Amino acid sequence: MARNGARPPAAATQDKPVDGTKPDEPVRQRLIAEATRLFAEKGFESTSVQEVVAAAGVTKGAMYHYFGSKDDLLQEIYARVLRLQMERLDRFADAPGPVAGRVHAAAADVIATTIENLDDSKIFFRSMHQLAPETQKAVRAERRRYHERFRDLLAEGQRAGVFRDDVPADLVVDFFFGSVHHLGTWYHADGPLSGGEVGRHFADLLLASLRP
Amino acid sequence: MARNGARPPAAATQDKPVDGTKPDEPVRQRLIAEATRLFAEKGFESTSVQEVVAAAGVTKGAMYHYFGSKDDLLQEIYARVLRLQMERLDRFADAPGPVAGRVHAAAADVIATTIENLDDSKIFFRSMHQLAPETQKAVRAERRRYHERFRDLLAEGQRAGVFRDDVPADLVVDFFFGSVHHLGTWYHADGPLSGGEVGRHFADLLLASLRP
Amino acid sequence: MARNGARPPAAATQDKPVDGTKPDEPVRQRLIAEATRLFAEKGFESTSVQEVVAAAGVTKGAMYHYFGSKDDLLQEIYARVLRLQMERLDRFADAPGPVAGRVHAAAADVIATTIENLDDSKIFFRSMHQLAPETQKAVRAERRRYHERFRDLLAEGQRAGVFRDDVPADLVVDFFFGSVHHLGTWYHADGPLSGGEVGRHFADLLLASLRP
Amino acid sequence: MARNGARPPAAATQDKPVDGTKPDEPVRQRLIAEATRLFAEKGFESTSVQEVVAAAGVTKGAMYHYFGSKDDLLQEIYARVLRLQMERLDRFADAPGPVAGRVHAAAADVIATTIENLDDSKIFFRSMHQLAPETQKAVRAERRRYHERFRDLLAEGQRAGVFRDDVPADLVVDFFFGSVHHLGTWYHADGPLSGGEVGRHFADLLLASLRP
DNA sequence: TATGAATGAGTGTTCATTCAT
DNA sequence: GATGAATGAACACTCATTCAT
Repeated sequence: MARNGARPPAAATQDKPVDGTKPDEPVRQRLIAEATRLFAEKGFESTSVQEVVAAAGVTKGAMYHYFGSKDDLLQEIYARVLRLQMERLDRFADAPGPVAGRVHAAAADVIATTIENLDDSKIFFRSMHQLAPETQKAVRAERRRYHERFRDLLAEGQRAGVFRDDVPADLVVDFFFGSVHHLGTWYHADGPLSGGEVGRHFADLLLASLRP
Repeated sequence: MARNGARPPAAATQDKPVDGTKPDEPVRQRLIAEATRLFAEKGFESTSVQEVVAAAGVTKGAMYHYFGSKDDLLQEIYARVLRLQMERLDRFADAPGPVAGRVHAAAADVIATTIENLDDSKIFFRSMHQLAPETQKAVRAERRRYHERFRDLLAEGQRAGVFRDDVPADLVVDFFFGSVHHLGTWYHADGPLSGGEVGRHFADLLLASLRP
Repeated sequence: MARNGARPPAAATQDKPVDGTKPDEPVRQRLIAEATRLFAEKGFESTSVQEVVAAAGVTKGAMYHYFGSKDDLLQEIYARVLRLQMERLDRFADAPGPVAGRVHAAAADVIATTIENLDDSKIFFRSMHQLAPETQKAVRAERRRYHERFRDLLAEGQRAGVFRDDVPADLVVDFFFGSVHHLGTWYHADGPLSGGEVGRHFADLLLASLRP
Repeated sequence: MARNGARPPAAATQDKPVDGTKPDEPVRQRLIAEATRLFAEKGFESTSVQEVVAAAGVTKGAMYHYFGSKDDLLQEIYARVLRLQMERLDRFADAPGPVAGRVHAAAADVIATTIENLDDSKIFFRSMHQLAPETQKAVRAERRRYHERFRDLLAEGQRAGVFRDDVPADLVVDFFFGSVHHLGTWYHADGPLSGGEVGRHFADLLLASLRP
């Protein structure tokens, strides 16, 4: 419990702990958190640095002390998302048991995780084109590795004969991850379904679509 | 005298161009076409009015003669997309024949059509938040009507027993249209598959996922 | 009617003629004039665009309508100076008569002309390093052509035996033009000597230093 | 001796560096040296405090410990130059022997010395206007004293009849020191002439120009 | 119908400087 | 002596939009 802090594990001034609006959380953290919220809400281009720093309760100078630029802030958000998702996929893909079960678990998990971090997801595809070309290339490369990891899992199932193989595994990945990225467009926390429920349904649909 | 036009020296001095659909509005058309291309390429916010008018070979004043604002230009793009897609869905849904076939045809068509107008699709979700709140509401309402039309088709299949009914039809729509909107992220015309082929594959997957 | 252009020195709207502070001189002209004055007074880097446009009585937008950047403004000042000086040197160097007389006339003239445009001169050497590398190279190249023109004139005198030749002509140019560039540092219009007088004295000193 | 460079992190942890002149102030020295180099290269205004301290291998706090402000740093550079030049002029002017010889020696020396400290010279005239008004006044006053010292030497020669007196001695100083200040613009160490050679040539030209 | 000069509010970014430690 | 986080004012520049012509 008491989940907080991220980069500097050595906690900072734990004196005013369970306050309403995270009072003296490290500045860097606060900046990323508020930027994520605002970028998701209004888009990267329509959010000014001024709005971000005002929301984080600091001045512009402080932001430029921690981040090289507004783009840098976006980049950090991307880096976090990519790392997190890759870690989770690895865990599910490498688990023991039959391939169908692992695909189902991984699929349901990516849905649930995306819903838990829906702001990140909204930003991801909407703002990719704002990244510097190099960064964009790096993000795409990392994304491709993720895609390939998932595809290999599907291909394993095809070779094992438990999945149909008349549709290329790559195309199935594009088919399924459309649903993942689309979540930010329609899912609302106050809707009838929890993230886990959506995950299970979508994983069921995926598995059903792959029956030979 | 009669200075006008700039880039395309051809049609510029013609008073009544005898070409395609709208005879005396080539400027308006060109503006929408170039705006669509640029908004898809660089994003709405990162594309300046100056770039749009330069690409269309006119001046700013001309743009403000035809459109009330830059937002207006975006709005027109949305209106065209919405109209087109609704028309096509209506046609397929109202066709005769068993429901499974109609769903397959409609699904394959929306994929192929989206690929044919990939720039529109890229703009659609990426720039929705730039529309004025009222416009945004209108677009969402129209989008919902489209969604409901498709959902009703699925529900018809569920009632007929040809589709599984343990997954809400609404959720299936969100599942499938994720794949549609995601096309802009990965599809390239010079890839191995044509729009029609992707459409058929995706429609197959959808139908398979719905088997009871 | 009364089209009142911009660039052309052909005066604009001569209706309010001999007023105090040049009332409605073309905006572009006014910007260059005020920029020259301010850059000479406080330096290029220490003069803000805001100060320039305020002095010219326009807004920033207007400045950026006429000039691509603050650097561009500086560049235009350089271009004007270079053009003017080269023209005058050409005229004196190509005149008929003995070489000593032509050198004396050209030397006296460059002094007098520099004093007449002392602000340009102050800016020239003080702010050269602020120009974009390419522009800087172009300015230096043009400056070198000027230098060489003058050197050739001196070399002509050396070959004719009227100037000493134990000092390289190039070095004499560097020697003499130091005095020219230094004018901005010490000359004041309200001092005891006119520009013409300084010119004659300096030309005398140059000629005397060259006696064989 | 024991030139103690700048960059190397080595000397950083030494508490009592046992090197050259000022034993316990290597940081201060390094700051002045790097500031001189950078101000000459890119101009005072275009050089940030951050760049200076990075080049000197210290942090901003350290700089503000030794100098009151960035302007202070510039001021110190001026003070050093002024002191050095005045000392040398005094030495040459007060030497025994005929006045023409002393003028020649002083002139040749100021050229050579300036070339040896070309960065100082570049800064001198280019950045004078950045000094605080009071400091600027003080620098000008000191400069004037230098000027007058040199002028008196020339006047002594005029009274002795060895120099022409139809050109005011003050004006001759302005004439000659133009060449001195201009050195920073054209002289390069890898050119054909050494500082001493340029000094001799320029002193020759000066003396020749003064022949009655 | 169309131009293009001009606006004015806003943008991201820089930077000399301060201060608690 | 020295650090480095943080400030706050200034900076060059952009851009959608207007309007007289």
